[in-house]
Amino acid sequence: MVSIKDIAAECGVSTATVSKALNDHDDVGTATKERVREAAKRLGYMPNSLARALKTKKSYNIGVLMVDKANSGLQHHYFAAILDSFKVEMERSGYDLTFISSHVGDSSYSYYEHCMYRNVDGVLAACVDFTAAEVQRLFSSDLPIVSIDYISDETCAVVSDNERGIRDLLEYALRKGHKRIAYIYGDDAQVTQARLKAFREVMGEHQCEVNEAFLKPAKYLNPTDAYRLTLELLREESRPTCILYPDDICAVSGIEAIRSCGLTEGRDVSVMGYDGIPLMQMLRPGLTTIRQDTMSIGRKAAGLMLRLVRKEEIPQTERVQYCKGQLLEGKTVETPA
Amino acid sequence: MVSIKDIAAECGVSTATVSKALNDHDDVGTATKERVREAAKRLGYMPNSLARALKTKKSYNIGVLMVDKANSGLQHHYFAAILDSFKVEMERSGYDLTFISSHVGDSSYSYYEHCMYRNVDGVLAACVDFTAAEVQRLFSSDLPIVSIDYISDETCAVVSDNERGIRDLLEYALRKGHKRIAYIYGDDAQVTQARLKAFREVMGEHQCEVNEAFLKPAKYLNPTDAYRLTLELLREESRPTCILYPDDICAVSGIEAIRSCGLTEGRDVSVMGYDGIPLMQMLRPGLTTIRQDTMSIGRKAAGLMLRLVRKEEIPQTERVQYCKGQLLEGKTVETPA
DNA sequence: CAGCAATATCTTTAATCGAAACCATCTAAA
DNA sequence: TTTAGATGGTTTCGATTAAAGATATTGCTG
Repeated sequence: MVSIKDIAAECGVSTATVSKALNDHDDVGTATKERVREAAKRLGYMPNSLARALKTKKSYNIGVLMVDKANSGLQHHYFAAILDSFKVEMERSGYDLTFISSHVGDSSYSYYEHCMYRNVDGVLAACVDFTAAEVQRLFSSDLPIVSIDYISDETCAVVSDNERGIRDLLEYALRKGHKRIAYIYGDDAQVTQARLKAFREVMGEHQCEVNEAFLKPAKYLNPTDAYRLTLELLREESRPTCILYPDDICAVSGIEAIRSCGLTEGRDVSVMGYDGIPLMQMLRPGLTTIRQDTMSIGRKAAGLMLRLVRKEEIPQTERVQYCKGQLLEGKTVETPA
Repeated sequence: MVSIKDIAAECGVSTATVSKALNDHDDVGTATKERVREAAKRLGYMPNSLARALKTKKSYNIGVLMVDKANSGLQHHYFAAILDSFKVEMERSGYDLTFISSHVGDSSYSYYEHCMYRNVDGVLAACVDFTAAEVQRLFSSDLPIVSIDYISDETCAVVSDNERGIRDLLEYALRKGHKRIAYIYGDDAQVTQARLKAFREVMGEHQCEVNEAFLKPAKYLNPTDAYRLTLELLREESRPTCILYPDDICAVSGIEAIRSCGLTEGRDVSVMGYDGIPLMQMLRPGLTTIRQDTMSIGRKAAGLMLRLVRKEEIPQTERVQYCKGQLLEGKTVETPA
């Protein structure tokens, strides 16, 4: 590979001058700059990010922490879409993305150690167990960190506006005349808490009593749970007229459970999902759900990350940014009988 | 950050000895090794991958090329799943994954240049336009490259066995008694070609004439196309009794099109998908499709990659590896009337 | 068994990777 | 003479490694 040394030799100047010329420092003559750049192009010079990063302490590399229990963070459409959007924005500014795991070969490194090892300039954390000690340790480091859907004092965060999402869904159902609304909810900490809180609030505001038996803990993206719990709900003497699911996948599974009882989703039991994954829009009846704005979540995360790596001071009020979702009105919510 | 220098000072030996001790060279005394390792642990030493890579020319970093036209390679479940599996295997051997794009900040680098810049040891190429000049240029470099679902002289490849998949699906449909089978196919080069070839072969073997009007070019993962083309097929005077789609998403969309004509999938028109994405198993009627073995595709790709980066000679016969899919028998194929 | 070379074992010195930064130097214009 | 502008020398980042050096151990001879 051709290095600045070769260019220096070619142009009869020192490596220092070449370096400065290529980095457009103003203490190099215009003619020399031109000569150096021409030679660089002619010889097919490519900078070596390793050497540069070693010297400057800036790798232009962002770590991505995205590991769920099943090692399949990427397979969740929601997070994959966010990552895609984040990636595009970061690349635009010269940053590349490297996955962070908790081992490097045989030796098991902590996430933090892995970040130090790879000299990442910052970390995007999404779809991981935020309560894990290892993750917390990473957060308490002074690495720039942007977390998705998780708020903490130590990180900047971009959060899908779950209160608002639940509010939109619920008010929609209430307007349709539903009162006995069940909620099968997910299993993480903050997102679920925000949604549950909003659920109780909205119900309260509309003088609807929350039947505690209608609140069922489940897991995200686990259709089996959703199926089972739906059946449980339908067995209640005074069964709910509307069921809210933690995500679209669960909602689809819920619909199957409803049909398995000889009932029809919408007409007999209304169904609401969450996420707005593309496939759902194709199904008839279209699922009523909230489309989370993955594009702008990723974009905002990138915006925050860039400010962090540039050591900008970020005012407290901007350290947590919310992204509103959009109510997708499908056909799975109808006026109850 | 603590470096080998600090450890050297702490232990009263040279940095060379520290380096060797940590790398378990056999020209360092056992006692010294022990002392150095203890100090390293105590001081919280972490090697610096940049420095190491700069010197050794091995970054333990693999580039991932996965960029479709919409910048959304990650959002295709099939490729995301392969990447996940590949990632796990590579990390097990100490390799990290970095995305490769065609620019670094403002300057637009070619994929190859980006790889040089980041000093990746190899590249996994999946879900890109393999015919693009830029991709071909990368392939003709002497970087180790493993491509997914694309065979070329220059790369090792792992390929989902499309001939076999189509054969399994088609023979299944033929056994059920279908003769007028339509095929809405995808838009890439090799995969589609393999599938079309297999389609014609199998039909030929069973003395079924291929109605050219039943072969419709579409795009992968494009439900709109699939919907439209399905309607076209259903309008034929002698309409197909069974339609094969390029992927599950298209198949679902096709089902909707069938229903929109007042027909029922399975009973009136049988439907077959391809991919076996998890969501499909939850829908009733379950989609008859081929589940592609993403887990072992990723694993095999990692296996090849590791051999390549270790400069092992790979015999011609092993440079292309096939992964068999599995027929998932759903309820969308029934005996035609 | 002393004496000394040969060998084995362990450690250090120093160069190197490619780029950047600090500091020094030199030239030409003011 | 001063000063700004242009350029070069050298060190540095953190690690690896070849080669050289130091020390200890062994073998052999008379």
